Amino acid sequence: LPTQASLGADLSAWLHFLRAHAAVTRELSARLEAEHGLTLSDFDVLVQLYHAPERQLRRVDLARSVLLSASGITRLLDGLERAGWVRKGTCSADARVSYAVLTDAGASRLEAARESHVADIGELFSSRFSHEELEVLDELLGRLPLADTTPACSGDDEQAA
Amino acid sequence: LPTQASLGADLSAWLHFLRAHAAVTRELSARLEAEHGLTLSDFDVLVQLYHAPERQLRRVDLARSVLLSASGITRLLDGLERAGWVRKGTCSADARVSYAVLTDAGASRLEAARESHVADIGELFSSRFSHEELEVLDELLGRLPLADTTPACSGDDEQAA
DNA sequence: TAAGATTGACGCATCAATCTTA
DNA sequence: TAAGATTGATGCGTCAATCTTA
Repeated sequence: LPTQASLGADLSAWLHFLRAHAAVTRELSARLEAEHGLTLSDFDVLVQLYHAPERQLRRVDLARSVLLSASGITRLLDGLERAGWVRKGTCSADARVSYAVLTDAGASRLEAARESHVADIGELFSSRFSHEELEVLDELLGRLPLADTTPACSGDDEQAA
Repeated sequence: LPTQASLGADLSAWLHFLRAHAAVTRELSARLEAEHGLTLSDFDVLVQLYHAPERQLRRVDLARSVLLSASGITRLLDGLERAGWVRKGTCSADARVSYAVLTDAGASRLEAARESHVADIGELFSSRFSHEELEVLDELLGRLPLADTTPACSGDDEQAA
């Protein structure tokens, strides 16, 4: 790396950010894939569904939440549906919207993957910081553009697809 | 997003990190692509070369520096070479190694792109933090696994490809 | 007209395998 | 044997276009 001084503070911090993401993400992704057959995005989606009311979310909202495009979420959910972790649900009040519903198998899958993945996150990410530093980091990162959770359709009903 | 409290501090900070990267990266990448026809990785590589001695680096070292695989750096440089921003160079002391050499056109290109890109980084990233906070962030992120710059081949010579 | 979802074509990066040179 | 570089096959995510329903 060139001397960070010559790059300016903005660029230096940004490049650190990019490299840190690439490095941590690569290793974390490799482990999660090898041990549980899940992508980082898969895991992220499963977490969102797990904590959602009735363990379901509109596909649109899910896409916004994990910052994927509409087509991206379709393709990701295709995989999770084929695996049986997620199934489709419909909204009785608006036939356009489709839900992603976490199945029991999916919930088990997440629970199984969670422990080791969180441990990996601890090892590769959190352990580099003290508890206070982690809070600071969390707060600082939280200022960057995040997804806005939009409320779901009011007449929430579900059917198997 | 589910209440962050239910996720635990480690996972919360990590997910913030992932989202922040996705959001900032997407917008930054779109602008850089539209205005200068460069990928974020392209820009990163050009910056490394620009600050390297003689504006050249071994392809291996470049790959480590920007955290790309060997094949990744080959493909990225293919594009930059086709565009004329980079050319190949050889090492007289070891015929296995190949250099990536920044051309004058490439240097101009970087200089042209740099101003607006750094401005974009400022707008989308740095401006969310005070000067002190940015330094803290830089330091914290710098603790995560980074690339290790390895010294280059001693008998450094260069030929046009 | 617009919102949600899907599909086709494409780009970027990876791994595994191969080739050349040390 | 190993290091550096490249190529083929593949995975994930995007945009643009399309379809259905509001």
